[in-house]
Amino acid sequence: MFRDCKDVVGPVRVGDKWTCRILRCLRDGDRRFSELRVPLSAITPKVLTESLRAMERDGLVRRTAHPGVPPKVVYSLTDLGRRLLEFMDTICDWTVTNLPEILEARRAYDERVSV
Amino acid sequence: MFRDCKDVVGPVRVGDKWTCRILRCLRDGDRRFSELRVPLSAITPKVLTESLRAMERDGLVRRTAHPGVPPKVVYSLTDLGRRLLEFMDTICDWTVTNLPEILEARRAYDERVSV
DNA sequence: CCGTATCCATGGGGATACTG
DNA sequence: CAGTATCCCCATGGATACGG
Repeated sequence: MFRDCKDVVGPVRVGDKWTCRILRCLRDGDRRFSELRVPLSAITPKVLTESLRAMERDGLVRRTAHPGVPPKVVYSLTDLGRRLLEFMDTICDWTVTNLPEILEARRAYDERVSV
Repeated sequence: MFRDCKDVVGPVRVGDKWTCRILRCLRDGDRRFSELRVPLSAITPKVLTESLRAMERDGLVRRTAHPGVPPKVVYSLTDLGRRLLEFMDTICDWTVTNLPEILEARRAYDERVSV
């Protein structure tokens, strides 16, 4: 449904594998780099860094580095990021609403071709 | 924004490169296989076939084969496909609305890092 | 702790040729 | 015309190790 919208959306870091999940992790407040890796357990630091950088650049998240040793960096949602998060919820609602019909179509299709 | 929703969406053929564009090509009426290739000029028959099959399976498009030689097959939107198409329009609306803010964020970011 | 640097695996999708 | 059949590229992103 959505990756195609990259063309419409153009440059927005939208439609990739991690953006939505990262936004969700930040829903309830700031998170540190390592705290983000926990719920996104499969993510490697490289990929997380890339994702966060791109999202920061697009104004979806804010990066705040607290000086000192050991370093401490927290990520938080911007207003734009929060609006996107909420909009993604409506997208998921659409899916939840329509999923039964999709699954039924698929069941019917599979039965037709298997015969 | 959206590819991640594949996880939410799960099995739905949504978030891939072609679904949205194909739906748009069918907006104004039925189209034949070769007619679809014109507006989707970059698409190869293999990819178009794969996309259409998956969309048919998910109940987004309907495939109607008219017997005879040469063969004639037309694709059309199902009700579900049309609802998805309309919903994609609202997604694009969100983007259009928010794109200026994103671009501005990006401009500011690039200036910051280039300094 | 918060990343970078390297290398590598995978699969989506493109190019091309062919068939019923 | 409406696809199949092959081959192949390459970007995304995973694994691992290391650095400030």
